[in-house]
Amino acid sequence: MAVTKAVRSPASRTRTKVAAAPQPGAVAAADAGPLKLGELSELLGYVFKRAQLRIFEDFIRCVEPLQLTPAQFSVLVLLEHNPGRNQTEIATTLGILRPNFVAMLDGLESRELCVRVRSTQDRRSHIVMLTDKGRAVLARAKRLVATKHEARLNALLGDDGRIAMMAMLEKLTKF
Amino acid sequence: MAVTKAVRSPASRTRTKVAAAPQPGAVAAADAGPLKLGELSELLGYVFKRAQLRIFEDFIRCVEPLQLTPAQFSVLVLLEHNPGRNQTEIATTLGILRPNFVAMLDGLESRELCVRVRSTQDRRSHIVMLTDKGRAVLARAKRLVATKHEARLNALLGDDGRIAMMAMLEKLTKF
DNA sequence: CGCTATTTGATATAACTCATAACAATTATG
DNA sequence: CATAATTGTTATGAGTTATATCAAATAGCG
Repeated sequence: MAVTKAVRSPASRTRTKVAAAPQPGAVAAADAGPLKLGELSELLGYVFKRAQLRIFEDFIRCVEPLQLTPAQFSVLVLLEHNPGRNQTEIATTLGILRPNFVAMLDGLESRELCVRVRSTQDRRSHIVMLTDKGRAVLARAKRLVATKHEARLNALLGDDGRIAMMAMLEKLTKF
Repeated sequence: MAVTKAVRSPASRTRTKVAAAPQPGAVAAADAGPLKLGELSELLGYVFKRAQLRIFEDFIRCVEPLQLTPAQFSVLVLLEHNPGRNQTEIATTLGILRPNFVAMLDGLESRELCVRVRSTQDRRSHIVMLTDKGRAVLARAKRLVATKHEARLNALLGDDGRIAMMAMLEKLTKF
């Protein structure tokens, strides 16, 4: 759907040299003004994607002092709630493929937010656990998310709106 | 937020060799069962992203006989509603950066769905126009989207649900 | 027990998306 | 006219997502 970040106004260059007696076979350019989205503006997926990018953008901005991406944040949250789990379990729960999770964990571990420890029960697995620093950063991140990011979304949608939204999102996720 | 495609159940390997007298400093692995999402399940952005991926997945499947990605579809729709516009205008309206739009147009043009024509008014610009084939493919795509993809979403959300959803998405997009 | 199959973390790699810099041709502007 | 800006393009880099493969370790079974 080609939905990326901003939709800055389309260059709208000032055109003066209009209508110079259109030659046969000439290709006339359209004049200024914003373009029409057509059926895109009613396509749920299109509008949905735009909104999603906007939400993540805001998340990143709100958590910016802690330098955590949404993905990294989700890993830390999962580690906090699931002590003693290994890489594969954490990764697949978040929909991350195991090979891709390696570099991601490397990043978090090099920042001392978590550690890998070989399991004594299954020496293949690495148990991933939060460090104290990781726990502290996560606590601060959660506060930022709650007071800045989620607060803004709540203000936009209203309490009942948010509830309705979450209910619909659940339906969309499980079909 | 680490939200990718599926969330296939996390490997849940059968563990038998449990509790072998936990040594001092031993690292015990947690037992089976699905992991807890913690505050992720209430994080709008997390649930939102999952739903978004699901929607695009369905879009691609519905339009699969025509081999059109959401991004390509959005370009064709825009071309239909905005004849005489150049590459930059089309691209930026969709939030696509001009350099990235080149390869994308190459793809569509090589499939003869659209053509670039030098503007007679500004010989720097390429006017992008749908071909007859492009118009035909787009028409078929729109029918598939309406009767399969959007129909399914409507059935899930209900007519009023869909309206409420679109209204909230608009709010989210413009803050 | 011993052999095979499976699992785990890891590496390499490919495709795709997203972003920036720079360039030639062309046009706008002072 | 000289300089600046715009257009399409190329090159390139970062980031994400996906697959195949590997060594180490474990499971399963005759």
